[in-house]
Amino acid sequence: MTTAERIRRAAWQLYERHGEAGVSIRGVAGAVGLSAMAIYRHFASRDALLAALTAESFVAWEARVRAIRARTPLAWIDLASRAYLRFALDEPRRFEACFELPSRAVRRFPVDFAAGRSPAVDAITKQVAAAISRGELAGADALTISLILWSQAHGLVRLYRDGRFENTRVFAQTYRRCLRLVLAAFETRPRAAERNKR
Amino acid sequence: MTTAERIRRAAWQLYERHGEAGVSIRGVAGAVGLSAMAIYRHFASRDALLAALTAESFVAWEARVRAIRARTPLAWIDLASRAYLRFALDEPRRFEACFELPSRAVRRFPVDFAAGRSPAVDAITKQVAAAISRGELAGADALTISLILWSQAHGLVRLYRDGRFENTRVFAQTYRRCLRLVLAAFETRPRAAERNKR
DNA sequence: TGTACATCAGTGAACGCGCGTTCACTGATGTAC
DNA sequence: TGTACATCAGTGAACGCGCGTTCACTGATGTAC
Repeated sequence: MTTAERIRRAAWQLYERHGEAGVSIRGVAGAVGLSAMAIYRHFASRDALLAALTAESFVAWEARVRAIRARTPLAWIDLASRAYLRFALDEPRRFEACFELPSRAVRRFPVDFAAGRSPAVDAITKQVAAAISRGELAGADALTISLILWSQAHGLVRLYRDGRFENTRVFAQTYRRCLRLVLAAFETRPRAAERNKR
Repeated sequence: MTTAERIRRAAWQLYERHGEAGVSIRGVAGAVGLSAMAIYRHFASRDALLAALTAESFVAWEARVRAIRARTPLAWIDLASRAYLRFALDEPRRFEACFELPSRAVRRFPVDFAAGRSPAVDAITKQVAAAISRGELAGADALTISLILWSQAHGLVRLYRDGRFENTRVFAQTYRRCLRLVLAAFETRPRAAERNKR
């Protein structure tokens, strides 16, 4: 294991335990068993070190998305929304590093996403587009539906992380119910919940 | 103006300009023209001072909600979603103090909201319930629909604040379109966007 | 094979900074008898 | 009316802390001729 990698791991452990403020040059150096100055041999600055943690975390998130296997686009979308929930609950710090740390290389709506510059969002949009062309989703363009699903999921997770749900169980149930309802809103074959309306 | 009020105002100005980290006891004291220790005469700690700023900000948000006037529940809900957007864009620091600062007195889903302990959420839920009993909304209970609308709005604003939209104009348009679509999902008389499906 | 030089990981001390909070105090004002 | 006492806003120095980063350096290893 290279020194740079040992530094990244130690930094990540500090981040896991104490969040961004817990990652100090001195703290990381101490954990690795080096002097503070040795860190600068491998990372230009504290910010560069944090950026490395964010990059690592994106890899973890994208791996989860790549691992999704489903028979139909709609089933894939359902699994993706669960993957987001699982990521937020199983690896909250990874989630945070991906979606909450101020990052320099943020992809912007709509241009970057339309151009497919975000692997995860691009994968979702492609599946939504496939569902649309199969006649299973309708009511808006693929990018808009993706954004609605993503921001719905994101909003719920943020509320959860800010302590606005009684407990994790209630949150997970509510999350799944809400995402089902929102996805159902764009399905052409209405589900039970939708049929109740008429 | 009492000294406590002058302290709150100075603290708020620092917060506006530099965010939470910019509110230091020394900084506030300097701005008011007092010694650092004088602050402790009026606020028990830095946290207590920040809590006062959060409370102030909630008053601002709740005033916006109280000011909404509409003929029908659906129109009211539409205006409320715009009010949230306007609040986030016009007074981003107030928005942040309400919805992003770690707060001690957070209301939790579902118990606190069902019990009406959050004036703003309670107002929305009441309008949703009214629309349901008029037969204009359906598909889920009032609290769930409120939560979906709120978390949709919240998620979009967070993405915007994290720099994930090209610019404010694009964001505001997208926000309005998304909230319309989600609300339409629960409307019993489908709008144009919904009718496109069939 | 030997030598001169470059490279590179790592060190240790120090700079200059800002932080929240404690402690012991001053001095003006109000109040009870 | 005078006096003793309590209250209260505010002060100034200090404690003890941690931070990112600069500077000048050491000592081992690799490499070209």
